This record gives sequence, C-alpha cells and structure tokens, in this order.
Amino acid sequence: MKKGRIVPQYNFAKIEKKWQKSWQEKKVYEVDINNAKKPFYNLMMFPYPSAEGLHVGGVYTYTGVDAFGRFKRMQGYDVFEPMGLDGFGIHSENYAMKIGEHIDDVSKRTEKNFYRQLSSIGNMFDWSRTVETYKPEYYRWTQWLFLQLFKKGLAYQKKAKVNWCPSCKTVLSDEQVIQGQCERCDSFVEKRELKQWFFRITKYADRLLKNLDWIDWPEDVKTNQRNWIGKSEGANIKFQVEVAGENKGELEVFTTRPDTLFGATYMVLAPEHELVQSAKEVIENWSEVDKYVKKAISKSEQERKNDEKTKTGVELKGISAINPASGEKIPVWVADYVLAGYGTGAIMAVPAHDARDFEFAKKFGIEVKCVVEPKDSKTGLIFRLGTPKEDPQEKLEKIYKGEECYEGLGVSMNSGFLNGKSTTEAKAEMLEWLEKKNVGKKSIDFKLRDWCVSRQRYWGPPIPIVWCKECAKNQNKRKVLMIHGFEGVGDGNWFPHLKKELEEKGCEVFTPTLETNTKPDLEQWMKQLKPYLDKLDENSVIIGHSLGSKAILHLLEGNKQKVDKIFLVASAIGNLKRDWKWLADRWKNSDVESLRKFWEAELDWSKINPKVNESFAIVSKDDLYVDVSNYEAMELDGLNVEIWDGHRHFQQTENAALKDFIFENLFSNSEAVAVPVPDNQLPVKLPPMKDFLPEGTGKGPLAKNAEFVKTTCPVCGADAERETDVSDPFVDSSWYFFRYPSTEFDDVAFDKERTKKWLPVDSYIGGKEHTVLHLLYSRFITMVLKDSGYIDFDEPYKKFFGHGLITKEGAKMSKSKGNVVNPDVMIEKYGADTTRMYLRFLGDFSQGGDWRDSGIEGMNRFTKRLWSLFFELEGNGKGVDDFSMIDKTIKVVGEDLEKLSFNTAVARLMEFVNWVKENKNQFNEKQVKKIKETMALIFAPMMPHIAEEFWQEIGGESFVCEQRWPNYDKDKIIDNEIELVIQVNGKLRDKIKTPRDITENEAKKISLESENIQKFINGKEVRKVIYVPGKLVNIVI
RNA sequence: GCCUCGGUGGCGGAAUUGGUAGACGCGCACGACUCAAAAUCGUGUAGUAGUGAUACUGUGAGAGUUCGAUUCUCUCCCGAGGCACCA
Repeated sequence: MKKGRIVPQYNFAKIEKKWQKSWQEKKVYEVDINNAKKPFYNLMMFPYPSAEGLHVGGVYTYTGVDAFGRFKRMQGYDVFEPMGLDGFGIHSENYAMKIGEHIDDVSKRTEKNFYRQLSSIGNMFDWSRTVETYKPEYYRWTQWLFLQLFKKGLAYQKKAKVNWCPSCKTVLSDEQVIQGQCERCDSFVEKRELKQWFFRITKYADRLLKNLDWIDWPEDVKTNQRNWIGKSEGANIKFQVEVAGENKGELEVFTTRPDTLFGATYMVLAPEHELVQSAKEVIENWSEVDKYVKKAISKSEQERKNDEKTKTGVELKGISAINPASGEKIPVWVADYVLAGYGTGAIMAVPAHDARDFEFAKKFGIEVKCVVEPKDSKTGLIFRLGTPKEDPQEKLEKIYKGEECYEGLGVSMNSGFLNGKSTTEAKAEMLEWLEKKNVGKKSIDFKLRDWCVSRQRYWGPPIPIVWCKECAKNQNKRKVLMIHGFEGVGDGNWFPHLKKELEEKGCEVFTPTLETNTKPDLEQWMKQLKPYLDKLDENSVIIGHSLGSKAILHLLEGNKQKVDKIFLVASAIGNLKRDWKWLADRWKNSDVESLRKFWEAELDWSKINPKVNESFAIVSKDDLYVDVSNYEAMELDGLNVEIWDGHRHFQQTENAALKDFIFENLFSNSEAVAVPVPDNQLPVKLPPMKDFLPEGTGKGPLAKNAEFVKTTCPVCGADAERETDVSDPFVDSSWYFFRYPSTEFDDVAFDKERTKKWLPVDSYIGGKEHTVLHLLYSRFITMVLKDSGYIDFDEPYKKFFGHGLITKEGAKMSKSKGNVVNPDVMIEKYGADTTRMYLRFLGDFSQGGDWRDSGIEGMNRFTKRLWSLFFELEGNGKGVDDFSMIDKTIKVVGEDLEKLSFNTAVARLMEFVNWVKENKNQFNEKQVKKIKETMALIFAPMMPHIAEEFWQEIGGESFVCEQRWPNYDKDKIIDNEIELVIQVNGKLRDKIKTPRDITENEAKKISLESENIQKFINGKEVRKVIYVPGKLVNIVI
C-alpha cells in the first residue's frame, strides 16, 4: 500500500452526468414489465408542467419517493417507477394566452424542460414509459373512459346552477371555489344555470366510505375523505300542510335528530323548494315572498358569504304545517339558510336544539320549546355546561326556558312517549313510531355531490359525444315488449292504457298472451316469449310485470339479444312477502308448488346486466306479494330500484304515475339526443385552433370551430353536431396509473395481464393537498372499472402516504415573494446528491420541512467530507475492536428507509461517517474493505451517483443500485455492556457500566452501594427499588 | 363554529408498549493552521448559579394518574391546514 494517496476532486457535475448517461444506456431502470418476479409499483403524483419549470417541492417529493424505491429495489423487488405530465388544464391555457403563444408550442417546450429537469435529479424513472395526458394517444382512452361511464348511466347531463368565474369565463366545481372566490384567479364567483356533464359519484358514496375501513392509509387522510363524503343518518319525516284548515298535501324533511320532533316549532323551505311556487295561489303575502325568493336565488356566493352572519327569511302566510308528533299547527317559512341541494330542501326547525334555528327563531320571535334535558340518562347527572366562568345552574335554567340553545345529547322532555329516554333511545323509538304511523322513515344523506366534469375551455379532452336530432325523432319509434304477470290478465294486455300511449308515440308494442292457468311454468313461458325477444333490437324496451318480468330475465340471461331499457314492475325477483303456506291459503285453486319453483329459480344478474343499457325496478312497500326490504338489500349492479308508496301490486289497468315514470325514462324531450362516439372513432382530436379564447357565452371555445362541430351521427348517419365541452383534468389524473404499465398498447387503455401484474399500486406518495379530490376520484373510477369487468380490485392504491410541503425560511414559497428555490440552480451549485440528501434531512417527510440556504451549505460540507474520507481510508491500522457500528447502522438506516423516516436515516449516516472519521487510522485492511463496501451500499438510495462512484472505486460488479441491501450481524447489535441508569425518586443521579445480563438483585445492590446514591439517600428510609431490566434502577426514598 | 395535525434550545428537528430530554445538523463562541481572510480541523454550546465537580429549573399553560410523564387523562391557550348555514 502506498502512503498518502491523492484524493480525487469531488466533481459532482461530471460524475452525475456520467452515471445518468450510463444508467440510461444500460437501461438499468427499465423494469422487465412482463417477467418481473417481484413487481413493486412505486408511484408518485405526476406533475402539472408549469411554464416556470419544476418546483423544488416536486424535487422534494420525487427524490424522497425514489430513495424509497431504490431501497425496495435493493431488497430484491422489481421496482417500477414511472413519470409523466398532467398537462391539460386551465393554467397552461391561461399562460399561453398571456404570452400570446399557441398552447401546443408552449406545451412542447415545457415538456422538454420538465423532462430535462426530472432527468437531472437522479431518479430511477423508467423513461421508456411516460404518460402525457394532453397527447391523443392518452386522451383517446380518457374519452373511452368517459364513454364507459356514459354507457353505464354514470355520465349524464343536467341543467345545473353552477359556479361561473367571470374572469376565467368558465365553470368551476364546488371544490374549486374557495370561500366564494375562484381558486385560480380569486375573482368572485357567480351563479349561472348551464347544462353540464356529471359523473354519478354519489352512487358510490357508500362504497367509497365503507372501503375506508380496511384500506391501509393514514388515519387523517381517511378522516378527510369521510368528512368529504359526509354521511349522516337520520329520518325523513312528512308534515301535513294545511291551508285554511284544509289538508293540502305534505312536506317532507330530513333530520338527524328525530328525537327532537316534539320541539319542531316551525318549518323552513329553501328558496328553490317547489312548494313555494306551487303554493303561490294560497300564500297571502305572495309579493313579499316572491321578492325574497327571487333575491335569494340570484345571490352570488359572494353575497351569501357576506350575509352569512345574519339570517333572513319570510313567513308563508296562509300556510301551516302539522307537527305529526305533537299535532300542533306550526308556521312555514322560506329562508336561504336552508339549502336546496341537501336533504329534501326543507327542514323542521327545532330552535331549542339547533343553533341556526335558534338564531332564526329569536330574530323572528318564534316559539322555542326545550325537549332535551342536558343530563346523563344513566346517572341522572346534569352535564357540565359552558366555560368554567359561567354559572351552570343559570345556564340550565335558560335552556329550560328556551333562552339558550342546547345541541348536545341528553334526555327527552316535553316529548310525550319519549319522555325520560336518552337521545339514542329516543331516536330509535321515534323512528319506530314514525314508521308505524307511516309518516316517516329512516334515511341517509350524503354531502358528496355528483362530479361535474364539463369544462367550457379548449385545453382538455373533448367529450366524445355527438348530438343528433334525427335520433331524437327516431328514439320514440321503438319496439316495446310488455309482459303480464301470473294473475290472469285477460288477453295478455296488461296495462292497456300504457300500450295505447306508447303506440301513439310511434312505438311498436307486443303484448303476448302467456299460459296463465293454475300451474305456471317457467320453461313454458320462456318458450312462448322467445319469438318476441327475437323481434327486438338494441333500441328496444321491455316492460315486465310480476312473474312475467322474471321469465323475461331468465330468457335474457341465456340469450345474446341486447335491449336498451328494461322496466321490472313489482317483479318476482324479490322474496315473497309472507310464506308459501299463506299464499296457498289465499290461492286455493293454484298450484303453489310450481309457482314457488318459478319464483325461486335463480338468476345471475351479472349475465343480464351487460345486455341492458339501463334497468329499473319499480316496487311498492305496500305490495301484497313482493318483499321490498329484500330489494333494498339486493343492490344489484346497475339496477335502479324505485320504491313507491301505496301500490298493492301494480295490477291496475291505469296507473298515471307508472306511465309517467316510464315515459320520462324512455323519451327525451330535448331536441337532440346524446350519441356516444364509437370506440373505433376515438380519439376525438382537439382541433388546432389559433383563437382558443372562450366565448364567454357558456359554450366552450370549440363551439367556434364549425369544422369540428359538424359531423355525422354514428347511429343514423344524419348530420349532427359534436359536444363542445372538454372534460375536467381530474378525469385525466383519475386513471393515469393504469396507463403506465401499458403505454405501448394502442388497442386498449390498459392491458389485462399487465394490470393484473402491476396493480393495484403498491405505494403511492404525494401531497396532502390531494388527499380528498384526486384520491376520491381515482378510487371512484377504479370501482367503475371493476364493475365493468376490466379489473378485479376495488381500490387503486394499497398504501398511500401524504408528505408535507416545504417552506423557505419559514414562509410559503411564492413567485410574488420572490423566495422560490430553483432546483436547477441548486443542482448546478451543489449537485443532485447533495440536494437530495439535504431535502431528506429537512424534517419528517409527512410534515414537510423548511428550506434554508445555510442548511444546504452544511450538507455540502458533509458530502465533501464523505468523499474525502472514502478515498483517504487506507487500512494500515491494527484494527478497531468494536466494529458493531457498521451492523447497527445497516439495521437502523434500513428500518428508517422502510418507514420513510429519511431525516433520521440521514442522521444515522452522519453518525456513521463521524465514527469512521474518528477511527480512520486505526482500521485494518479487512475493515476498510468492509467499510467502503458498506458505504457504497447504504448511501445508494439517497445519494445514488456518489454511491456508484464508490462502488466503481472498490471494483464492484455492475451498478450499486442493482445490489442487495447489506445484511447485518444480529449478535453485534446487542451491546454486552450497558450503562445502568440510577434514579432517586425518578431523578437521574448516577450511571454505572454493567454487563447486559446483570441480575436484578445485583443491579439493585450496586445501585444502592454507589457513592453518589448514598449521598442522596443520606440515611433516609429506602421505600422501594424499581428495576427495569437492561435500563435503570429507581430508588424511592 | 366543526374536523385534522402540531407546539421541545438562538434555529431545523430527534426521542412513544411511560424509563438517561435535546440525537443529527445549522448558527454561535473559542482555539489551531494563515501575514491575513476564506476553506479546513479541534473544543464548547438548554437556562440559571458556580473556576469546577455539581445543584436547581426546563418539552405552550394548569391540574391529574404514576416510583417515574415530551409520551397517558382532563381543562385551557396558541399556530397550521381543511371544511363551513349539510338540518
């Protein structure tokens, strides 16, 4: 060994470039996508490519996730770490308009810049599989996804009062409105009524909620999602409405506190509530009411926000309601503190136990009736009320007198049969009573609303829909098969009234007469129905009653024929309401056994559902034969269940409500009908447009492009118009992780085998700000894809970890403050390794951290020290006896990386380096070899370039990133000698070195004998001696 | 108002089945090297008292449980983020 070796200069620019090139050339990070033995999908949130370039926060996340991915790879996993760009959206569009360039050019430039930056941070991205949401190869499948939802009835259009940003000239989702202002430009948002496309996410509310119970996510993220979904359980209660003593129908409300019904002293309707308009004639003060309602409805978010503090409203004079519990006549008001979109748009107001109602009642002098005592039902003790400064007794008196509002739990009072019951009991009992009296029932409401995906902008995927007027005309001309039930309906024309009206609309209606003698036979019915099924086409409709509906389902199950819609009226797919014996008694002449066989024949809904575009089941809880509760429980996928009141079995020859319902769902009143673009015509390309400013009329910029708009209908070939809305960028990002493993497929969005191999995602790491919307949307889309049979899992991410944000010297980074850290500058000045390492050291990954320029200087010194130390080590010493530091470091750093506890991992590595430095002249040759090898390996996840350089220096094979994480010797982790801590009365008084396996008595003995301790005992009585093995002795005196 | 997270030296932050508070780093001070500075290396660094060993105080405030509390319980204060007239 030669002495005084020359340490090469640490030229990070050179070595980082060298290794990045080498990794790329050798395709080290291109995972073997088909044959990987231990696939590990290491996903991070792809960035939105802004013109300013990659934010240091992005570097923070990506290098952190990469350190984890590299560690996983060293544990033997085939780690797939893809990257892409979420480039659609209003920011890019606004920016392009601002600088007067075309968005296509801007996008090309930012893409190049982003990928350059992302390549410079030393991540193991698989650059052979990128995803850019704004490229036709990608958004083709976003459009395909839209159509999947459309075909399942999960994408629909409705006129909706939407948030309109006058500056961006576009619609915003509720989520993008922050306190009445546009999330993007801070303009105050107005309300406008426009036709919008929605995704029916509310249908999945329960499932989105339930799965949270088992998915392996941090609790706070789950809580956020739960709150957003906002499930509340309560009751719907009907109040009778009276005008001049005469009953004028009913008013339904939703409440979570049915136990307070006796305290409902008035009712409030939302300004939009239909009763307000329909009762116009009988409202005595109509002009006043009309004025209020008009004003309230036109209020913008801004005004509502400003008015929040004061409650306003008008009484509907001449109208009153009857409290179903107390029988009292109570006034009805209209007020804008009641929201049309939640519950039933009307409330029963219980001012004594709801702060909002209380405020309103006090302002307008309405009676406040206390019906809940604030006391514990078991102990009878009055709850402690208010702050310690207030007098509890006085407060209690006020509550009883209705001078204060009490919202908590307690014991019912002034409430008839509920008196003395706890709130929980009273709720249950009231529900039971309501159901018995048929004036209310259990009900569940969600805060979650359907996802508005329409955007009247240019830079997004065009919604793949064609509007056809010709089809709207033809739509009415369809074949309808009506099938009667068992109950012997004359000539097979069950419900002749409906038949007649369908024919008037231009439909061809079949009403076969089935064998309905005393012995119904399924096989026979199916045989009789088959010729009729053969006459139908994909636009046809089936309306089946009772057993007849069951027979046609069995027939559909085994046949290829597809139909458009099916209506199951009082269908025998539900259980029999009572038992068969009862039926046998009732139907003495029928063969109940054969009926039973028919009724109970098993159906496979999953075979029927794909053959029907939309299916409805209409059933009544007053049905004589069919059990409704069973319908509620069935939850058949795609089946829309309608449960009505007061129909015994829908056998009437005329039923206006049923006819209306069927017509409503069969015939569109609009001029044109939405026709999905066929899959083979996708993508609907975004046409090049020089002027892509929105018109500001409510239609998107695409409406200005006549060439784009004009098309032919894919169904009938007539002239038709394209939809001009584009979809929300959240749709793009709701499925991108499905695409990464399948980027080379141009015939499917994602390949089945690939998806099976790589999904669900093993680890997803991203910012906490996305924990509600993006995560919820992608969970929803995953569920839809599962229900369509494309995948077999419900949840897209096995693990999610939300990291914190980084600040600069304690302040938020922003362009306006000019305190933005530019990653390019940092990498140029300190290199990627030092930057990565410093970002890891900032603080807990989940909490974020604070960037300090002086801090990275310190890390720079460390890197240089590490570099020199490595090359200075020679191994001429006689050897260090205690070499266990190496094993301890390997263990602890490995554990920290697994937990994403990067900051402590860095601290451990520093301690290790300090130890090597202290002993650098004592190590022998063998020890130096081990140290150098270990250094290369344990630094590899966080400082990948320097680690490769180390690895090369010691002559290691291939790349260090392909090596295994080193093993440690378990025996060396445990020290044989420990420092026994001795406390007196819990205070540290002495430390003594002892062998690890010291006995309890021995430990106590030496503790008591210690000179320091004797000083403290000083003749006092030793009461107790506590021994914690291997740790401490506490002497109590 | 509600929900969630947090509050530890001059600063970023460590430390949890309750058991040595302040790891690691920044900053600062002093020293070495140097004509000098930078860089580098070394020493010290929670506060108070003391030359010192050491003693007392100390994890937002107060109380409680315990032999022992940064950790658990209760009350309160402050900060950050999210939601907000959701019945």
